[in-house]
Amino acid sequence: MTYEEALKKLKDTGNIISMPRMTILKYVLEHKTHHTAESIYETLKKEYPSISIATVYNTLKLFAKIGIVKQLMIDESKVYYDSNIYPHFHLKCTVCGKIYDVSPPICRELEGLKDIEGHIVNDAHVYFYGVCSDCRKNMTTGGEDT
Amino acid sequence: MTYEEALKKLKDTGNIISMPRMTILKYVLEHKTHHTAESIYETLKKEYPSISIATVYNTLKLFAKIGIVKQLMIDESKVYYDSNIYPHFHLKCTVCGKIYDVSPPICRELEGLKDIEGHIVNDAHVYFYGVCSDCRKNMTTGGEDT
DNA sequence: ATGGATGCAAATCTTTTGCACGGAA
DNA sequence: TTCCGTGCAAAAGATTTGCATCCAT
Repeated sequence: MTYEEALKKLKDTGNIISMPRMTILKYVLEHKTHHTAESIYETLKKEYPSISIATVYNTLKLFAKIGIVKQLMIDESKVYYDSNIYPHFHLKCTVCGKIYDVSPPICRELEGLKDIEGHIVNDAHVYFYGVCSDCRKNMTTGGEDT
Repeated sequence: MTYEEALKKLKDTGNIISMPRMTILKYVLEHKTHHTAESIYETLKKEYPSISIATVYNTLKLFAKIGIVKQLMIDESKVYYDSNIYPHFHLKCTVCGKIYDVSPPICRELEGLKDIEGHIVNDAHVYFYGVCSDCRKNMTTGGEDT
């Protein structure tokens, strides 16, 4: 989604275009990784010292509600936000903690599921847990010299 | 998993078999739905007034670590625990909030995924969000009489 | 006997909310 | 002008932790 499309969506859903909203929107669209409200707050504070953590939380929640970003519940203790709304899934490395975008072929099948056992499906969240290619490499290297 | 198998797993992983652990284990194995630490605590307190909420949290976390139960991060604010470790997924109704077990055919394919784009996959969590068959029915009924 | 587990309370962490003020439509 | 949004601080909720005591091995 582009900045302009997102602004339009904000307007169309009856929301005001404010300075914090523009700033947060611009930031997440230009940094398509996985952010927490806290990390966004810490980054933006440098150029926008008056911004409030509460506004960041509320804004991200609003963005999620109107479909500008997606919430990731991949971590048991905090919510991550992803501005990449193109269908893809996530893998969290249980060694280093990094979150990766992944798009296995099965992705498309899941996206197509609209009904399961009589329930309407509107959204599917898929989270993989394992060992990322980097950590995998290090494990191998570590085991060699004994 | 049976009670006996779970006890064996506790022993094999070097953990003590204590009263709270036996009580919580028995409870979750006999009630294969989706519990929070809080809900288990509230229930068990009646027959076991001295049990502590901290113990419930710690015990469930231990059970999850050794594979006796699975953590569900289907809700953005709290963790649910599931003692049904047989491969299946979950659907949360965004109308009534209920969590359902579902087993679409795609389930098996996902369980078989061991490698994605070079990353090792050890576990896959799939959460569906939508409208359950009950709420779906009520919506239809509600719309008819106008 | 002895080290890990429990129970309590306090602490921590994430997220939300109340309220007076300020800014967008 | 008129709400809605913001910023601050305080509150709320979930989960963890410190510590003295207790209990399983």
